[in-house]
Amino acid sequence: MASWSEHSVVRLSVYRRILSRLHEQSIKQVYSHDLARECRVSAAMVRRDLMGVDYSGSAVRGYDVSSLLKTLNHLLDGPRTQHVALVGVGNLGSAVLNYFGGRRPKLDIVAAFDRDPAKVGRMAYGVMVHPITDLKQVLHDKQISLGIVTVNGTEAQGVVDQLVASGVKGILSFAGMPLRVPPAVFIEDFDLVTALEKVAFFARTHGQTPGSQEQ
Amino acid sequence: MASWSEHSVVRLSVYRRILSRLHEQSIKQVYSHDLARECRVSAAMVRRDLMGVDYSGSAVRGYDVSSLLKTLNHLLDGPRTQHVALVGVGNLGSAVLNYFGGRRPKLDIVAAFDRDPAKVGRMAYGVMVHPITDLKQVLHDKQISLGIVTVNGTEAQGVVDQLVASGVKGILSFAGMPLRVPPAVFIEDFDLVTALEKVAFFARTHGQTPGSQEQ
DNA sequence: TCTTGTGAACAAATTCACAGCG
DNA sequence: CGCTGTGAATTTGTTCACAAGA
Repeated sequence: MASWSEHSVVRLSVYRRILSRLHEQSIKQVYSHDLARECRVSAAMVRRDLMGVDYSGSAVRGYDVSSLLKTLNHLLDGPRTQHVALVGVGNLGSAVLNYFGGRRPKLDIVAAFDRDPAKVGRMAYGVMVHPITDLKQVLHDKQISLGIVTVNGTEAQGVVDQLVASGVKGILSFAGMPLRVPPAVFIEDFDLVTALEKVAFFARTHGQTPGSQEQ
Repeated sequence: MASWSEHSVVRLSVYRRILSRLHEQSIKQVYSHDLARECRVSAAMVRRDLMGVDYSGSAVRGYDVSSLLKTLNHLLDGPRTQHVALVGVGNLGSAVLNYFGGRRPKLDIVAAFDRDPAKVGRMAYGVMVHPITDLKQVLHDKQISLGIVTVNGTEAQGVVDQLVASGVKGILSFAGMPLRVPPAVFIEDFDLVTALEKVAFFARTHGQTPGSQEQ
């Protein structure tokens, strides 16, 4: 119930991954502090996150792995598979296609795009590469609602504009710069350079993170 | 002064990138709301972030691009180049090497590691690939203080343990799971699957982010 | 009339601490 | 006991709103 914060959704995704592993190991139940230990958050945080989910643990046995997993699957996956397009089949784009393939059944990368004629018309890691000029058509045909942008800087804004114009509702961008989208579209930026700069900064100045110690 | 939050350091890194671009375009000064517009943050946030930096703008001309840039460079880069090792020269590792090369002069990826004998002994995007058994030696010889982990799940914890044992102070991890490090080591996790799940979730449930509208 | 810089207000995220329960 | 669930307190992060300057 209520409304989810970005942070809590990310953590729920992490809990789910851990629960999957426990499930594979035939572990039947888990305490909040077990989950906490696995993912560098506090036990209270875990319980708080799970509060909002339509699920209750037992004070004596903790949380039941398989039913909690089912609840999180329901929440995070939503009712039906969401189709994803990836734009920019360069080095990074290929890595994403390869890495992602089949990892989440309800998130399916169903088309890739590139402007390099040498790349279009082939399959890349199981996904057809289309010319970027077909973007709108293919997105419509395949009912794609999410985009991954792995083109560089200057081209990225144009790509995002096209994605938005084609009805995409969420974008994961690896362009090294913030991109402009209308407020109804969710965008998440990840930039390698910024991420490494952050690590470098805190490695240098602390050796003790602002927020990195738990138990 | 004071102590920096992770969020503010990330934003400062973004400001720096924007300032670099402005500098290249020979734009001499910039107002807080200009920076804000470029990166989906409020103008007050920009001013607040810059408050803590040893720099003052002018109420009439705003911020001087080149001197602010210099200040941010000083803060974010630190006194000397930090050396980085990358572990896992697979698809994603290669993409990182290729993408990163030379982008930040003060952050230098000086060695790569892989356990596949077919990969070691070659250069990958300008970086020598060493056998993972040489990790400790090479890290010591090259005075490496940062690590990027691009190996998968199960191997990742072992790699991180070795990095930590070899004196690394900061890690950027792409392993799909949280990893255990001592509190003196800063670790940043990025997981593609979680990132896309987050985008998918908010694309589905809102169309309006919890915290995505500014001006 | 524009800014910047900033105290004060506010909001969000996290932890504390404990009731309640088997 | 040791656990969950949760109000209350706290800490962290962001915006408001305005004084002061040119």
